[in-house]
Amino acid sequence: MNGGVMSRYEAGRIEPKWQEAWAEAGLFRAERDPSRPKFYVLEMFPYPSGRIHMGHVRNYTMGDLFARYKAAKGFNVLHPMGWDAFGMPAENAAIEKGVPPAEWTYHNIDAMRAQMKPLGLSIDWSRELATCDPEYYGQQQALFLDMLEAGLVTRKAAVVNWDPVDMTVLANEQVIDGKGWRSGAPVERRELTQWFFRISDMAEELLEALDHLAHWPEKVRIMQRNWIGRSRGLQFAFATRGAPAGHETLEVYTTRPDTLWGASFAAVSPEHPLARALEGDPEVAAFLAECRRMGTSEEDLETAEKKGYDTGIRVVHPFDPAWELPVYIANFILMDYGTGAIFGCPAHDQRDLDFARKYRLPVIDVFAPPGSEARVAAEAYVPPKTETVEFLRPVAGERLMTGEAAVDAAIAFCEARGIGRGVTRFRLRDWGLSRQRFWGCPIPVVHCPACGIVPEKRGNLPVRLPDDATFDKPGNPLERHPTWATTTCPACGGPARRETDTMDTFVDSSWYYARFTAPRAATPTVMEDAAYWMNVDQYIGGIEHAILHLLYSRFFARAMRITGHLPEKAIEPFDALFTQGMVTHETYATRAPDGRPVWREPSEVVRDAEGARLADGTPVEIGPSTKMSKSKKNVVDPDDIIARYGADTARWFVLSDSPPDRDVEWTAAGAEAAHRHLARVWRLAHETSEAAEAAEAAGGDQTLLRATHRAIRDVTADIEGFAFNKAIARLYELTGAIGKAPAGAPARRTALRTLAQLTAPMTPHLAEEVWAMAGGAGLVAAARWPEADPALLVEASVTLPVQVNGKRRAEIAVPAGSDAATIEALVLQDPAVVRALNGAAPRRLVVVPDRIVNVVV
RNA sequence: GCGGGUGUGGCGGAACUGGUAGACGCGCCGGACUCAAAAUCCGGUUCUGGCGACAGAGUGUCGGUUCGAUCCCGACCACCCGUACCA
Repeated sequence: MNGGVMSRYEAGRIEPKWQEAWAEAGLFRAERDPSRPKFYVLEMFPYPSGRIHMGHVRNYTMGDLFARYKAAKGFNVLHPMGWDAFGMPAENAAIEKGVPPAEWTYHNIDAMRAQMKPLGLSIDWSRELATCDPEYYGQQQALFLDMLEAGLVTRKAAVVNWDPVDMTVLANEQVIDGKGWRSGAPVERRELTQWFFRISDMAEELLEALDHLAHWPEKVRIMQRNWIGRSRGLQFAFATRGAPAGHETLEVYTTRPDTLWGASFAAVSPEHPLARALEGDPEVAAFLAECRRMGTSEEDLETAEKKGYDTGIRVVHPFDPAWELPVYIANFILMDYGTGAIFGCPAHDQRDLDFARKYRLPVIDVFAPPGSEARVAAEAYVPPKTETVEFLRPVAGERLMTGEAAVDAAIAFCEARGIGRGVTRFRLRDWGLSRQRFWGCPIPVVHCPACGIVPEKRGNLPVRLPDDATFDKPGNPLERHPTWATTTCPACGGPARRETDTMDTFVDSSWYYARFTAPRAATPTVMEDAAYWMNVDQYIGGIEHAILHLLYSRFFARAMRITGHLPEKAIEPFDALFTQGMVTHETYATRAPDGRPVWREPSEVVRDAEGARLADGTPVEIGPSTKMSKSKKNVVDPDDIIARYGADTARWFVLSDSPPDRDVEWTAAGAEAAHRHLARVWRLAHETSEAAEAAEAAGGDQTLLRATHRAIRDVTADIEGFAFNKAIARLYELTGAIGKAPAGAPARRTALRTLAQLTAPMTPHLAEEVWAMAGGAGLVAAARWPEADPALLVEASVTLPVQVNGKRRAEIAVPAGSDAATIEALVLQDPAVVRALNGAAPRRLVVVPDRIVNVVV
């Protein structure tokens, strides 16, 4: 260094300096100010696993870009950060390493905050919260009690995975091939009484409101719509023959009553009361036991081999008293959907057909493609309900009908004859929130032998987790804690026991966005703050949360409106949603002597044109680029990247290489290139700041000015449209234009200041440096966003491609706005066109002014 | 299994949602500067054939609609996300 004056781009010096300047100016502190329009930017908060990864860098860089852009546009921006801090990994750490979950979690939070701060994010850290703070979960308990009082909570039975050796409930993730992940014992399905949020009562509203979420991705709305799954169908009772007392009828629900003539069997879920009533039979008991060994997930149920047990019971077909159908217990019938019992129509349902083939049941065609002689054989005929088909055995209506019309006709026909009634049902089930785990928000109720279930007194909140739980045995530490559950009944004062279940961690993340508007309040929210800051104007996170987290949040916002914690306008808490892609990396492996892959970290691998090797020359196999994960070691530590290149390079790279909603592959070459570009920008600003004032070139000045204003227009549009990769392409062009322009130093400095403004949301530290070198006043982070001058954007002439038979053969330059006749005349003189026509007249001439010409010969 | 998505040069991607396929970046090739190297700068780069003007092919596969299709329609293939106790 010569006398401390930098002569090259040194991110390590620049970045801390500007972060300090921003902090000193208090730029990111959000204060309620009704005189200014607000903008609330939120990224899905992280789970404090211990280290941030590139996926976090990408997520928070995108949010930061938007927050800084909106601030420059004059908005009062709220951009907070917190920690989704409850969950299983902390308990696993306690079991494996003996560290208390709270200690592990807060240590991780400290580490991740320390990694995040050097990124220079425009976050209001004064609002930071963690869901495991008693200050947070105590308010969550208050919300729960309000919801209980408002009738939004209920108790009922639910099926869980039970590990019979560890005597504990397992998450789906903890079940590997049907066995407990620690005990290795075959897992059983078991019913427990659990707490539920009554989200299914709101199914209709949650469905309808999706239509108004104009700034949500269509795919997310479709996924939610399908998940809620409204269906119109017929519910009716079969009369049974040979069933136990109390089961004289069997209630079924079907969305295809128009296929009733194709019925060949009835089936009930293994959890259905009728199945239970038969359990005295050893064969039934054995079959049910087999069913209980299946997983609880829908995927397990649907992909498992379809099996049934013929109960010997018969039901009478509702249209024909002489026609009896066998009743099976079948492993693929869900107790949670409909009535837990169905009738099977093999011809028009693939599952039913597989089942019918297996148990040699008849296959009766009800409809077929119009005019077709084809009948169902290997595959069921299941056309969309909107398609017209020919009914061979209609329940009611015409021969040619759509499925929809046939269903309506069949329902009307059945209702008129007293066979059941048309009902609307939803696939959406109530939200079971009970977890038999320690590291979660305690459910604030008490079980009293005299009074039953009693809500805890508000004054006793928060019901805190104990800090002396033990993790040496499997099961819920709260349940076996010597004193924690022992309490007195809030109603009668007698001895009682606390609820030892804690809440699903999805509860924690269903209202944190509201808490950020008043994170230290003694109530869950403060109405003035919520009214000002809500809704979240831009929410950003992964597509993996498209259904559960977002649906639960939509439910919670409604519940908080009902219980007086949010204003009416906040029932849809996220005005705009953006789902970003993952950060992936190639995987590297060497081979162990037994041939198994040994995963290698990117930092161990030397990459060249030939392939990849370890430092000692061992050849390395290059695998496909996948989501960065610890198990495959294909992770790049943000700390290393920041230490080597600086935060701006990391930010620039994760924004530049792929569209934000797609996966981006991290490559060392890409990071290198990003850094080279930033160094070039710095150099350009440095050289220009030292250039002589006298250098003038009037024509070059104007060209550069026009290029600058095109960049303002394009970058602004690209940011608004979440096309950050395109915005960056335009910024590369502007940088190139400044570098090459035969323009004077003042004009170049003007262009550089605009470049600084346009890059400030992406590379905020470098932007400050460039801004300062180019003579900008104050901080660029506090400067207003530039506006493009329309007069500098108009183009005098356009180049029209000329196609012959749809293939480009020539181009002509014409004044912008030329009419079709003018263009036509020019085109017919073009040598390429003359050659193609070969003296003949064109068969057709398509002229789209300012766009294209197509000559058809 | 079911629901949703993605697929374009050697690579990441762009194309105003029917109008010049390949912007911008990486990589590669050539050149300048240098004793040399690094850094930097300039030029080229979809593939095939041709010295060349040019011709042909080309957006996962197969088929269709259109003056014109990466874009619309039908059938399929591969991969990714979710599937209610991973977060």
